[in-house]
Amino acid sequence: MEYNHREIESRWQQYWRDNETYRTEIDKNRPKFYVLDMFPYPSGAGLHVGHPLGYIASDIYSRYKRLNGFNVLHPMGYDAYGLPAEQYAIQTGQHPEKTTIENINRYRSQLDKIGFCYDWNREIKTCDPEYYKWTQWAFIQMFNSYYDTSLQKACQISELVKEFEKNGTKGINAACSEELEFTADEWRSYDEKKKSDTLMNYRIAYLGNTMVNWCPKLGTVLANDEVSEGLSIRGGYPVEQKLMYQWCLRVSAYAQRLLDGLDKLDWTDSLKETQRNWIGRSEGAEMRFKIADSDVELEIFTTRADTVFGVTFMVLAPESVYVDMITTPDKVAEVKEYIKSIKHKTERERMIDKSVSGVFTGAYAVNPLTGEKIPVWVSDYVLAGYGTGAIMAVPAHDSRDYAFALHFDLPVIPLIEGCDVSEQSFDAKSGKMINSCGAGLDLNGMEVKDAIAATKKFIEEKGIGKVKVNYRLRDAIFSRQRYWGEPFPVYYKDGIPYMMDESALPLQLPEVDKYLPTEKGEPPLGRAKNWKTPEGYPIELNTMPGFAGSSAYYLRYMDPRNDKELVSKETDGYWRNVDLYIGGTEHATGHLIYSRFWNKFLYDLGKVCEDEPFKKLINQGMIQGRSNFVYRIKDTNTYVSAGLKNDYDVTPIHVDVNIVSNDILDIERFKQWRPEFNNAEFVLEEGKYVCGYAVEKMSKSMFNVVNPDDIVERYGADTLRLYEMFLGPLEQSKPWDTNGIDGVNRFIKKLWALFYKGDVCLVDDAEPSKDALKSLHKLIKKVTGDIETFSYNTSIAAFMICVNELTAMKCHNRGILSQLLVVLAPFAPHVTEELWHSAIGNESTICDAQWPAFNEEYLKESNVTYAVSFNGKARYNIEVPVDMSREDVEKTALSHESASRWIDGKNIVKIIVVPGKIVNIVVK
RNA sequence: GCUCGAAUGGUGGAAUGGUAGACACGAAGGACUUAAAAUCCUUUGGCCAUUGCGGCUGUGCGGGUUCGAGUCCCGCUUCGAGCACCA
Repeated sequence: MEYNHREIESRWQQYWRDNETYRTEIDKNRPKFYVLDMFPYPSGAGLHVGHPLGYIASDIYSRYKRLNGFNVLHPMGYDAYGLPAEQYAIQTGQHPEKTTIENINRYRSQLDKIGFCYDWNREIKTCDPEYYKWTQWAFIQMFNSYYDTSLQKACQISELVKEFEKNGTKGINAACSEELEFTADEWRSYDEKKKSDTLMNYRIAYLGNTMVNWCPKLGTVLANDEVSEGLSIRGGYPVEQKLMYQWCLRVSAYAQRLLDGLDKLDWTDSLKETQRNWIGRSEGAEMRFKIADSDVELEIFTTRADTVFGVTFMVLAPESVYVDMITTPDKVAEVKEYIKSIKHKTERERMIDKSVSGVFTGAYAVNPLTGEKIPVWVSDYVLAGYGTGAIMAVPAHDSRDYAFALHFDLPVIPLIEGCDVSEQSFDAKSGKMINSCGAGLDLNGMEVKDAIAATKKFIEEKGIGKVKVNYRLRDAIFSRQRYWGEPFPVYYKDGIPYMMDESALPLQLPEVDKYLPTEKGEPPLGRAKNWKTPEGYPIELNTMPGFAGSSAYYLRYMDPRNDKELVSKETDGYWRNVDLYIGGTEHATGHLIYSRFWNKFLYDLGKVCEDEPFKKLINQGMIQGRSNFVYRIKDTNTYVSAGLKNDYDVTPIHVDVNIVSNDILDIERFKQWRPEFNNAEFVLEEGKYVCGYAVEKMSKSMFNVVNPDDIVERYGADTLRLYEMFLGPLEQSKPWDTNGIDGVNRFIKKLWALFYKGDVCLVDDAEPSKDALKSLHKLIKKVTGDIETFSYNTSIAAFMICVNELTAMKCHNRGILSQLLVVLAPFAPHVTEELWHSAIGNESTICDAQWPAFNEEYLKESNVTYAVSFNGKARYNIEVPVDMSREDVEKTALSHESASRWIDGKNIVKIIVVPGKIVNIVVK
């Protein structure tokens, strides 16, 4: 029998399917282990060779855990809603569902060829009504909840209503959009609309007027993580700020818990750091500044309460509500003009333009400590969305305030001893305070840190302000003016939103004639016929964003066909949460925040038993493309080999990597590749055309896309799997280079040759040699250790060594070879399964085998090699029996002929004998 | 600007503070073959010696700790990632 990957792989894949080998059920007699991949968005381009990297890694781990007696949940599905399918629908008029399903089928067939051990009975698609029923259900729960800050958890909004009826807002400590105050009597006097509006201030899913990222080109709003540097991530279109009435999720209420939860997670430090940055906790104080000759009080947030004696002006964000309240009549026109000039700028323009601008409101605030009157300005360097949208400016110790003061010639008061503020501000939080005394507070001589604390204490006592923690994390905007997403289970009666009854779920996405906004500018759902409740009330026209469907999918895998609950208590209690999650780092501030928020919310409701969804998380690196180039001599159809290109004036041209092998161009295929190359001529090096190369993103336009199907067809899935893992550390980004794949392919052939020579099976039952046992157990030990740390590349090196050693020893022992197969099975499931049955003679599948334990006895060395060093410099090796005493080792080392030569030399102080631990031999 | 991570042969990459470069690719030479493919063997960081044994040097740069540093500490350089007018 020759190794025939095509025949073996298709036969075993069929066998696993027919026998449902990887079907998973709850089994309380075995410990559970949940291994999850970030499910893919099925794009039209299909999988390239980079996509399966993480899937292969998780598959290896799943199979390893299974062999170790764990009941492993390892599911797969599709994140099926998304903008590309909709953009394609707009262009072609095809229903996005159609293209999405086609893409899913393509993905599935590609995935199947790689031999994954997914339990496909649990497959989910986010666009499936049976799935999104639970996305809608969760939204209703969020609408019906508020966040109690004292209890630090979500509670029923009905409880809050009861409290309002009894005591009004007195004693309420709830996360809200703005602080409200009303009595029970006032509450009772509110009409339905006013009550609804008031509750929106508290609901976890709420309708709010918020500044949103509006992308005119995409015709929709976007969440913060969908925007980067003022451009949409999808498409790269400009994004502007716009005040819109939108559904939002009160993620900010969970900021502290999202931050604290990170400490318990086994994630990489860099990813945790990214989330910490995104949450952006900063401790400071809120202080109130009275406006002179007015009842208005400005509330500001600062982390430098200690600098209050250096405040020389105040600044409001252009969008701040204070602006209209305090601008003096003579300044109104000027202020309006300024705000207009800011508003017409896009977010991106505002970011790029770092020049200082602003306008004086005419109003003065009173410094609560000095009683001094200070001017209030408006400038776009203050952001409306952070803190209170107003600041106290301390030009001496804040570079932005300094630039503003310089531009408008405002005074600068230094507050730290010895600092020089003639050229720039002194931003460091260290040094001794000066010029800081008044109203009973004396900070002079204190260290900055102590001064901050003292000021905070003082303002709280005097009622001027309070200690406050601010977060950068904003609420998630949850409406999209799009067709291809989950419809909201919301209808409107007299302009008031109501949730549909849970029994009416799922609310199915309606058909529309076109996937564009209506003429009135409504979202595409405005085109749906009869988009009304049975009672005739209009239904919400927005749809949910992409992250809605991916925020709780890991829970649904546990119980995917349950039509009563998202996940049953019993099932959730068994599978609990994801033990190992593998995916890309691009979801660090999106999906991985939203999922944690969503899970914590469900946890508060008692629907799930774990507070965090993903215990351990590994970010696989990106696989980049490796492009090849040919060099055309200018104005000719002649191509010059890479080594000679400097002798000519050349233009590099991307060439399809599939007609290049080891950077040598297949000239015939190149000529056929495109008509314009038919008559190409070449300047060769030693008879070959050598291409240049570069590492770039893998994309069609670079002609560097490698399709896993082609690799599987040519080398087999086992080779693909091994090679992807052999490429380098899992978490590192690296370019795909098909050149090295022959190495692992050779390894599989060598493995095969241990079992078969032609049609003769070589496996025997002769007594295994000590060396063979040692080789095997060395391997088991290495691989067992490596799998836990995902060092798969070094494991594969160990397999190669072991197979080479066994080949050299001519070891064909059944016991040794069968254990070798079990250890290799997670990496190369097909070939090991085949040999397990045909050559070893097992009836059951290798998936049910037991992971072998290594035996230290076999690993013991009879001799040990020591490196002997003089003055720390290794000079030679000696080999001595493993149990030789230290004295004898020293004696042997010193009696070595080159040792005596060196000792007879000069300046020898010490000899160090190194078997891995340190032994010093001091020569007197 | 702040935070985190990285830098080792022609290439991908190995090295609990202990003989740097495992394993693989590529390259060179050889065996088998009419030939090619496949397979196998040898060499392969650099420099010097190669009729010796071998010697010197070497992990981005500069210091330090240590008997001993790719690894630990301090200071840089370059590259990558995240955050960024967040008060």
